[in-house]
Amino acid sequence: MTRASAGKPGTTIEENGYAPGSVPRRLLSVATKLFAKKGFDRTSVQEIVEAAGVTKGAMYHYFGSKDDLLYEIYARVLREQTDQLERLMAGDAPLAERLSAAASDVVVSTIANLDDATIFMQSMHHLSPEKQKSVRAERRKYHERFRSLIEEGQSSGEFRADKPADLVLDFFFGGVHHLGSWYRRSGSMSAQQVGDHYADLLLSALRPV
Amino acid sequence: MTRASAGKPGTTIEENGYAPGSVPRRLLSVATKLFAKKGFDRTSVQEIVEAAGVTKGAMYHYFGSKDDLLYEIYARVLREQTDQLERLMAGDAPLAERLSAAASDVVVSTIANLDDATIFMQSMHHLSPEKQKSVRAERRKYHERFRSLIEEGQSSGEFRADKPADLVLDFFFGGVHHLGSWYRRSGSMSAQQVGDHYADLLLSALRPV
Amino acid sequence: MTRASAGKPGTTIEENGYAPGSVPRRLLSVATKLFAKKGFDRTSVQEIVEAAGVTKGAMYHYFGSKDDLLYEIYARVLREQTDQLERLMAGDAPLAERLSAAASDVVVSTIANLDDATIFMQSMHHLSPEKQKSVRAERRKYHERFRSLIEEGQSSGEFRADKPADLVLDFFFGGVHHLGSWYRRSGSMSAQQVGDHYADLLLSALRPV
Amino acid sequence: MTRASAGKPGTTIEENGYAPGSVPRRLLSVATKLFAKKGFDRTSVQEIVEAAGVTKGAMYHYFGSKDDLLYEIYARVLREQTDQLERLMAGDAPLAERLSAAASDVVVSTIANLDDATIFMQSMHHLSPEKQKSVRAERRKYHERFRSLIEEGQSSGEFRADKPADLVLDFFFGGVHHLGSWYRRSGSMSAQQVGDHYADLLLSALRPV
DNA sequence: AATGAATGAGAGTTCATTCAT
DNA sequence: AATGAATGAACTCTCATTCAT
Repeated sequence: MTRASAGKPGTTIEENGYAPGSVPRRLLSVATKLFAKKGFDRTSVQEIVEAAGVTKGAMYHYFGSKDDLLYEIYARVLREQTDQLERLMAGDAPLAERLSAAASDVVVSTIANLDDATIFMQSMHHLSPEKQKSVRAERRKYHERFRSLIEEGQSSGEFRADKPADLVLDFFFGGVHHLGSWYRRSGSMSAQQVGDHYADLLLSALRPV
Repeated sequence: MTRASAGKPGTTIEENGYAPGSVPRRLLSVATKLFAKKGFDRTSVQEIVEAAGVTKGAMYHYFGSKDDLLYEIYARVLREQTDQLERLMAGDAPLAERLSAAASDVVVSTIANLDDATIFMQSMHHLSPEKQKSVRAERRKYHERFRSLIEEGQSSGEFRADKPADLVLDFFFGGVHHLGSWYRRSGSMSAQQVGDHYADLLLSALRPV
Repeated sequence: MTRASAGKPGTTIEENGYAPGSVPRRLLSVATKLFAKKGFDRTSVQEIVEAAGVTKGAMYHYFGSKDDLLYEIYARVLREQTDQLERLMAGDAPLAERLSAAASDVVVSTIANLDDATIFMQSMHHLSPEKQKSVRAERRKYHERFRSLIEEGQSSGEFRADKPADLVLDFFFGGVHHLGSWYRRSGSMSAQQVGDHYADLLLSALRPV
Repeated sequence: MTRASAGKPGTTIEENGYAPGSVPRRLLSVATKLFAKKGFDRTSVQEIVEAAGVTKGAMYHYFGSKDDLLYEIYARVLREQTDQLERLMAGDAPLAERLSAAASDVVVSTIANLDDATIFMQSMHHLSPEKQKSVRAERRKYHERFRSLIEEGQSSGEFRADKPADLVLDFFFGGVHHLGSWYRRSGSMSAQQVGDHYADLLLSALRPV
């Protein structure tokens, strides 16, 4: 073994710092499902630990509080979204194509993690003020990266410039966050189809008149 | 009846059935504010009655439960939205104008009642299943009325028909529901300006290519 | 009824604000016994309410917290001690007699309320910082009133002046607070006998050499 | 043996059986501080081990339980006090001098170990009944040794005999135990000065009238 | 119409201790 | 000698609701 993991040999460490199938991972996973389904306040710690098959003590060994559990869910979502956007923006395809790909991708990944998206919108107030601040800051950075794409097109004349980029983006993200309210996996449209439609709607809105 | 009596002097009973300034009205009003600010579960009955300057007994005299209070808030919002849409659709202006007016209006009235909108999105869980069903049914009727406007234009060729009307509408309403997350009254845009932009975005999305 | 009680007629209000035999009085009474016997931390709210024959909810209806219950016990003790000292100091008997009476009295009343005395010494840290401050301030006033008697005698030459009055007093009060550790009602000495001995010990200590 | 080895170089095992600086010694030392400052119940095992820089497992390796830690603290105090009293009584100085030296010494050593004294008074409850019994028995032996000095003087007529020796002693020890409530190292009196005053107060109380 | 004392179930959290390693 | 994950019982406190008045 050269340098793989500093901890116990044989332990694979995932991105979020917890081994797959481990107790904290199971807790995060069931908590995500339950928070999305019933809301944070209506989900008791008792329910979470029962669903994860552990005891309360075990949960409090890994997470300082119920709020902490929620924060970890937020942290993972933010990390993944930011990484993905970074990746898509970096290409050298034409601007409209990069924006379209980013828009389509955010829809597809939102649908792939609808529980996370549901929690994201509904549970901000349950985080402590400091954590809210940190989440909002990360979120703003994401928004601004996206906006810079639009502004680039507005400057070059490729996109219409008579609408504030922020307003267009907030409109678009509203649509994305709303997906949880209507999209059903079992419905007639695939996530990719919805993504393509949404990306097209965003670009229509930016098409010069 | 030509016009809803908005503040007609001498009227003691308002649309929602409670005299203005009366105990139940005060309760509904403070409950709306508190639910929007702290969430339904985080707001205790004690806080509500204290803010309204009455006692618990008084509250339970008028409302069967805390959930009831929430339901009344939903009921009023739904009633008002439906009435307003009905009024706007009824005109004989050209289709695009009527749709644009409806779109713009829903934005303006959402901004005028941001607390209601916030509660609407976040608190469905807390209603009893039957009440949820009733709210959803009313909501669906609203959505369908709006959709019929779009489909009319798609049939006539005035709007592009290669995008499902439902998808376009859900996209649009996502934007509307998201207003509470970013719109600030103290910002640089008036509610009417935002409404006009949003209506324009909707119509851009429907413009034939 | 001319002016007796502003509340419900027929209700007798005691010094501490609660009717005798009422729920809050019963709670205070059993809490005093239990805190003295087992210590504050080792006494659970559950035990208190069971011993008082009420439910937890009832307790939290009257007292904001377990700490509050403790504070009320302190408040009563302080009030009674101060009142009693005031009464004894006011007389016009010779100084030594007044001091002796006060010393003897504090012993007798400490023995009469041994539980209160036990709690007093052991449970200060369980009060909130602000309440600790308030208790200490009241206590200091008591101490100072007592000290002024001694200093008066030291100035006049009636008592020896080569020992700090504070030190003598702290020594004496140490003995008083220690009563709970050894005095048994069933023993051979009455409270009055102990009080007389203690007063005599204090005066011996002050007798000029 | 002429004198206890206080810091004799080359000695690795101290009186209480643990090498200085060793893990168990560090644990006893921080536990003493914490118990005195916050009380036994308010101090968690977690805090103790963190302050000592070890883990829980290490603590449970050396001490059977949290209570054990407390008992060891008691045991050391008792051993030292008893040894010291034995030493002082053994001399051939006149009775009054020996009593005075013992009284003064107990004050000085109490002040030197105020944390121990604080714990001693407040934490008896927390020992198991058997350990309480053992502590009390040891304590009684100490008290009786002290009392024998007084009774010796009462028999010989050197001390007044009209006050029970027990009562005088309990009065005195009350003063000693109370030291923690008022004595401040930074104050104007040295420990030795307070010891001399207290010894004098005790002897004044025993002086024949 | 309105009070407020009382209920009872359940919430989140803490903690001393154990045990496989 | 030492680790740290896991337990399970107990803890304080909250709250929507009821009911006699």
